[in-house]
Amino acid sequence: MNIATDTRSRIVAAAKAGFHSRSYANVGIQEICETAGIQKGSFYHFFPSKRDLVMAVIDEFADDWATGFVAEAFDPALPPMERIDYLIDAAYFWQKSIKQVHGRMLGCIFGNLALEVSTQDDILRAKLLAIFSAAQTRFKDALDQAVANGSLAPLDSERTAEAMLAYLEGVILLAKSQNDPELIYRLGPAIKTLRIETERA
Amino acid sequence: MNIATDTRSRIVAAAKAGFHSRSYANVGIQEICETAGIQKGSFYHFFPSKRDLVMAVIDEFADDWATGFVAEAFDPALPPMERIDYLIDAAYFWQKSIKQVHGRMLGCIFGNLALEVSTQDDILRAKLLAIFSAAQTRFKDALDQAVANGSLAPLDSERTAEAMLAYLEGVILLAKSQNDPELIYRLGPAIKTLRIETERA
DNA sequence: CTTGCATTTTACCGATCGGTCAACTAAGCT
DNA sequence: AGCTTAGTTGACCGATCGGTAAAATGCAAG
Repeated sequence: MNIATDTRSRIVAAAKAGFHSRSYANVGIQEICETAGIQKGSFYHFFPSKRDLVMAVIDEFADDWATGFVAEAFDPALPPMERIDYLIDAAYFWQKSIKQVHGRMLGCIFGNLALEVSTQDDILRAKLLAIFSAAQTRFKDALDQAVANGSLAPLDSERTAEAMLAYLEGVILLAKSQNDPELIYRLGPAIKTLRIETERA
Repeated sequence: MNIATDTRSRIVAAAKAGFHSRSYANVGIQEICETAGIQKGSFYHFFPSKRDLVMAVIDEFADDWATGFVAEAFDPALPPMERIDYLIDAAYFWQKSIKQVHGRMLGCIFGNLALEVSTQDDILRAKLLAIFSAAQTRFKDALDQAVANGSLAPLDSERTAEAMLAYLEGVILLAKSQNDPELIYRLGPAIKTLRIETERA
């Protein structure tokens, strides 16, 4: 790994921490540069604008998410409905560990950014939407397989998956506003009670 | 109504629109003053700080909420579970009308602010928490009454109410990130499928 | 040894940030 | 009339914002 890449990744790492723990607007380039131990001019060598930085930050978080605990949670070897339990558990433990380290529950970076920027920047909004859409697909696949193997009564898997994603984001929102990851533990499992029936023609 | 009160209320009105349509950090005092048609010094005659302004803004939104469509939705004359349907409808029509006027779905100001500020200001967080708590109580009362009149199987009404609030916030979050109030229409009714059973001793 | 390119440093830009201050106006009370 | 006080104005504060440009550095291939 060459030096250039290292500087760039230190910038992104600093921005990930900053944007997650506060917000996009509240963390300036200068602060990111200080955290990363570089000069501002060096930042603009790698990123044409702050917006391009947050794009990279979203990409990295999405990558962490897709290859980390979510990949484990949605392990095809697990029974489909257990994957959903597993995902809730993972969200709970993740937020809990963040709070232990950081003193705060930081919530879901995608939800945080979505509410902050989606009225102001359609391209960012679209990027976040794609991530939500991918998450929804994970839920849908699990639901479809559960229906297929008879462990779940038939339903509108597309919409139920969307509802489950909404519920997860809502639970994390509420937990963040209580600064208490235990709320995820208490409310999370109810995600499986959500059902949207197939529309009758 | 004297002139002073009018200036103050114009400030708050400008701030409500600004904070709702963009965010707390992205709307400056100067812009609010321009919108309200006053000078900055005049602003600081009424509010010691921007934080005090957002407090007043939250109070006014909470008031609108408590005396407006939410009061109608949770009309005790309605069958309890219908109140929940009514609230979802109200949220849908409200967001839809905002989009028609403004071109954007702005979402729930309390959810927006909660995610933006709750890691940075515990007093604001507590204020928002109190609003969520009041909303939760509305749900809980409806659930308790539905259980009492036999239209709903017994459950943990406290937690189910919390889950319903989380779901509502999550649905609005997702709808905002799609800039599409129809998502509330599609997913909202599933709120009644949420159930958290009473803990067995 | 030199040329060339990527990287980094330093200094700087205009604009805006939240907030302060003193001067001024206007209305109400005595 | 005189005094007080709420309201208002406009100029100003230091700090920070996102972003720019040019010079300096390091490194690698020819």
